[in-house]
Amino acid sequence: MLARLAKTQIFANLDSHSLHVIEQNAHSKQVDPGHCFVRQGEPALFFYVLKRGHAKVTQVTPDGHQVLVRYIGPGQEFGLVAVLSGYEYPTTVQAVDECEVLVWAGELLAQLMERYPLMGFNALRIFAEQNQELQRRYQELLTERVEQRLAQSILRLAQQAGHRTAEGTVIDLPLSREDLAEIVGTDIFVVSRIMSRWEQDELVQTDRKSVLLLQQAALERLASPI
Amino acid sequence: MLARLAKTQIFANLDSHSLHVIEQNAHSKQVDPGHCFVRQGEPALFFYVLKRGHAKVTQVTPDGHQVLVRYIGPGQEFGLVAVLSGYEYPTTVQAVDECEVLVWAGELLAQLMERYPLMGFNALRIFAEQNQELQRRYQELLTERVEQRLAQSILRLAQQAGHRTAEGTVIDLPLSREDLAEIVGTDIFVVSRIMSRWEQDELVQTDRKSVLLLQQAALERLASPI
DNA sequence: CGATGAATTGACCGATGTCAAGTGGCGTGG
DNA sequence: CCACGCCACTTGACATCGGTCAATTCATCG
Repeated sequence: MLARLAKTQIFANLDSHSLHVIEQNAHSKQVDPGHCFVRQGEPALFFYVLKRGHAKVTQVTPDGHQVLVRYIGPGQEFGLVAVLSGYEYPTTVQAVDECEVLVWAGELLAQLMERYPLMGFNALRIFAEQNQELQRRYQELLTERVEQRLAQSILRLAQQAGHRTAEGTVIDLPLSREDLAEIVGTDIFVVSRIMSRWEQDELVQTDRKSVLLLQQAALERLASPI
Repeated sequence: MLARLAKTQIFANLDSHSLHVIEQNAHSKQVDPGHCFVRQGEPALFFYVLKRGHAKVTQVTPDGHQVLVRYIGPGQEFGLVAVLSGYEYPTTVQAVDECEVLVWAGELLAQLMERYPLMGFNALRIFAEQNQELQRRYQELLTERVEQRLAQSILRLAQQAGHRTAEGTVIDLPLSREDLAEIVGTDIFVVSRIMSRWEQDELVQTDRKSVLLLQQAALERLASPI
């Protein structure tokens, strides 16, 4: 149990005594697919670490467009920024799997961070990484075409939530055309056309529950803008 | 002198004794327009705080596109992420004005942060803000048209580097069409067309050294996607 | 076996990227 | 002080991508 906590980003490198204290202050919670952990605009009262399953982070723009920001996997936290500095959650986080989370009250988290400065360092590292990741994607968005971005997004998902099989890498997430469209910033029709072509060319294979990358190398070629 | 340091984001809320120690460890440097403080890809050895002037942060993508990430003004830092966690600077930072910076060696910064935990907190806040800002722009990019993004970018620049005059807000930065194109992710032709139209409609007025917003309200209407 | 929602496909059009030609302003050197 | 050349910018024509809508097919679940 503690071993698992030690593998999370935010509690990395803490000694087992500290982890014990931290864990005693947490609540564990099981959540069904489709259920929302936090909703955009609600007051940020809790901080979460995902123990099991996957969640998707979405945001609705002022004009009603939905954007899929990222997927969260085991060991990753969410709600940190909001709890530390904001009043409201900036995003909605929804379970896509059967999930299990650890939950801390926001005030408690501030106390823990004061008590264990290492957590502050970890938080810094998390933010720094997220910043770089976001920056990279921002740049992609500025300079690349939909097809390239789609290839890159799928490869990224494969890297963070895929597992290798004999035929290729499988992404065990229910990625609808709509989801993909919200990731790359287009509509379902454009995504559908591109995916159809890729399926025809036997680069990928999709069903309602997963995506199978048959020719990862070819996708990488599409993703890289050379 | 110390008062100025106290107004920077990273050294905010530190007591004057700490600021004194911190300042004694810094070097001050004058830099001419066009000169680069740091270059993308070089080892991240120094951390900077801009005392006077403005600098632009750019990044070159693997395929050679240049992206203008943001402008930096007095009191803002740069190089923090790179020095703390990275090996190389991820961006190039170039003076657009006559600039003055304070410089610290990277290792020194780590020591200072250990000694003054408040700096860690400040860094967290800076990253959190940058994250939210980047996220907001990422979302814009995903869902909005070039004209909207251009309006928003100009309004943002006005907010962070503009000053009010009788005729309207003036942005005292040499914003070429190329710069604007790199900010919104398009080419100079599209920018040129839009700006020409805006000048014709007397929304803005530009020359080589500045941009004048004549009808900010109209720009805000263009920027908001309703 | 129908009903429902997701996905596909085609047609169309507007936004934007691309290229070529021309204009204007600014600095430099004669 | 003028002429030239350079560079940023403008403008037009055109090609292409991608967004929008309508019609249809497909898959899944009662």
